Amino acid sequence: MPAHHHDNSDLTKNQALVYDTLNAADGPLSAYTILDQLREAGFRAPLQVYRALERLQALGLVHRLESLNAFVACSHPSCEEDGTVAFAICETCGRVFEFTDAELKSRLGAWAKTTGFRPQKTTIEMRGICAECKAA
Amino acid sequence: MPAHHHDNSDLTKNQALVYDTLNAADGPLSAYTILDQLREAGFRAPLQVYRALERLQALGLVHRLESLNAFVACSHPSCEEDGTVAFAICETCGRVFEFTDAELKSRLGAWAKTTGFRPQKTTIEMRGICAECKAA
DNA sequence: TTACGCAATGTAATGATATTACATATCAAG
DNA sequence: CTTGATATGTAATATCATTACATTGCGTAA
Ligand SMILES: [Zn+2]
Ligand SMILES: [Zn+2]
Ligand SMILES: [Zn+2]
Ligand SMILES: [Zn+2]
Repeated sequence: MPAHHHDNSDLTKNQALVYDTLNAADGPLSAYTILDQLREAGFRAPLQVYRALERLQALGLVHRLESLNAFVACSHPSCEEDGTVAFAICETCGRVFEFTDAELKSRLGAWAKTTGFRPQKTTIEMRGICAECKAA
Repeated sequence: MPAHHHDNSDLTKNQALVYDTLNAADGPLSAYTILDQLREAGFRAPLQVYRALERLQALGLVHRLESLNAFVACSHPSCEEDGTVAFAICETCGRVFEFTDAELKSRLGAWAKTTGFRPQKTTIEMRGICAECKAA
């Protein structure tokens, strides 16, 4: 198995709890929502959540949605560390669609190259209405 | 002059004060930083800033940087309402580079079309190191 | 002119998100 | 066992944003 793949066995107790919570959810969760869902499991403070999220993001298992201040489990087994990934977020049902596009990544890379900018983390988020909600 | 162009004369007193503050800054400002800079001008509460920012964003004169929870004046005379604009944000000097790319916009539009997603607002933000800071 | 309607503004309180600081626990290497 | 690195616990605080309600300013219809 490639080194960038991880399962729950790599995670500490708190990290696994947070990861499982995000995986069980049908949409993004705020840190405080995660905290509330894990109170019975012994969580008491925001920092426990934020620390776990930090590690999970570094592993590519979880993404932060900047426009929502919320977190979502990666749709793939795990995103590459530098992977430029994009999200479509439905304002109506709250679902998140994660996708990648080589051309998208390449265009941003091209702009960076011509300007000398060295990108470290890229955020691409589309807010709108998903097909299902549009039909309804 | 096209209807989507605006100058200070279209703005109320508070809106103009906030807009001038952002234009005078050399980087993005948080709402509370703007508030502090406008206390002498009579500002007392965050809501005064947020209300002005809301209007300025609607006019395309100001952009919100989601990954910073901060605001910056548009680099152009004014961005189109639906314009898909991208930002490169230097982690070192804090400067923000605003740009557009038709192909970028087109790729996102293509994904939306094939999936039936109707985008309403798109965020593209690259965090990294600008050419000048890289050299230094 | 006066009365009304509407947009903008003022003010206080509260809610939501995130970090700092410091103490304690766990565990593997030496 | 001692040490160092990583993870965790807890409290306090910092930062960002909204809700609720009162007031003001101004154009317009009666
Ligand atoms: Zn992913
Ligand atoms: Zn939907
Ligand atoms: Zn712009
Ligand atoms: Zn720089």
